[in-house]
Amino acid sequence: MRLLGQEDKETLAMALDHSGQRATPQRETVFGVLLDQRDHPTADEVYARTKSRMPTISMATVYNCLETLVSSGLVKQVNIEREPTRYCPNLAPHAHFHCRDTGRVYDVPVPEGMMKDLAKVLPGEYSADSVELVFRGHLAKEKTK
Amino acid sequence: MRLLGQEDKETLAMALDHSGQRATPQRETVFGVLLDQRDHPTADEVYARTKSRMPTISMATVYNCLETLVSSGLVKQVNIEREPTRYCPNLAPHAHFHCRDTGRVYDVPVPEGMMKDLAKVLPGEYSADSVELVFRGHLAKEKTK
DNA sequence: ATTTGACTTAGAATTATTCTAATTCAGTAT
DNA sequence: ATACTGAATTAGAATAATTCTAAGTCAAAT
Ligand SMILES: [Mn+2]
Ligand SMILES: [Mn+2]
Ligand SMILES: [Zn+2]
Ligand SMILES: [Zn+2]
Repeated sequence: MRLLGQEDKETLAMALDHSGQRATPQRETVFGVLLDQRDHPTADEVYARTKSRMPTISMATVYNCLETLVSSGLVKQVNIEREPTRYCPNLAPHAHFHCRDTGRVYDVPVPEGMMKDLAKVLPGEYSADSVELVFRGHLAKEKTK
Repeated sequence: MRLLGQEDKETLAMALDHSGQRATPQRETVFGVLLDQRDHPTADEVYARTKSRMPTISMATVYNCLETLVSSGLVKQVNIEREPTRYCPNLAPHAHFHCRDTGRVYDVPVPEGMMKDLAKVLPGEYSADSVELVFRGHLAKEKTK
């Protein structure tokens, strides 16, 4: 467990302020949880991890904080097939890989500009502001843990 | 409303048989509903449309039929952001466009082989058996109905 | 110090989907 | 033809992630 660094705290404060919201201990802790372990946790998992750092936090607050972070643009929601929503603090354009064996979700870096280029397949009348690319399959040798 | 053509019925029977399941009036009707109006309906919508052709069908059966069709490979599920699952009988590799204004989902044809090529961004240890590409944004002039 | 509105919280409500258990049905065996 | 068997259908209950509600807490601003 590592607390939010000064830099991350700045980023958070800026982004929250920019979207008219306040920095709070709960929001900082939840954000720290996401930055600390980038395995695309669900709200439940975020709750468990946050609770170990801030035992009084509630599930409702975790949902509220996650929503706040998403609306401020610092965190992205990742939805995979009806499963509980996962949360990803990786702001770089990237794809996701969903392992059918373990259910884990991995970030997949993509070449600079590729995500944007994908939108070129769209006919003229469509204008996309987000592009989502998800692979599903298996890992050769599963990362243990 | 148009009933299942002989050709579609064959396709259905083959695919069901291949996955060890039977062709039934309910399954044929649900499949027909999907083929008839390719707007990625939700289970609720499929239920309403099917009910008008077969008033005695139940919601449970619609879910069962949809699951059967998916498991037989004739229909794909399309999940967009926590919304109810949608169903798509378009078997060609294609992308989806989700309109933020109307919530409607459109098929987007992609160049031959492109979906497969996307998997080339994956590091060696990943092996993908499915690739999903979803755009989100707006349509210049919304298709009226 | 008071006020104000944002934030947090526990628990209730919602809702798409899945499950359960009881029929109905179609095909096969007798 | 009749009986048997497992698959398919059905109504309704159960589930579970998320959202909502309403009451309390808190911190900045007056
Ligand atoms: Mn795996
Ligand atoms: Mn639109
Ligand atoms: Zn990610
Ligand atoms: Zn489609």
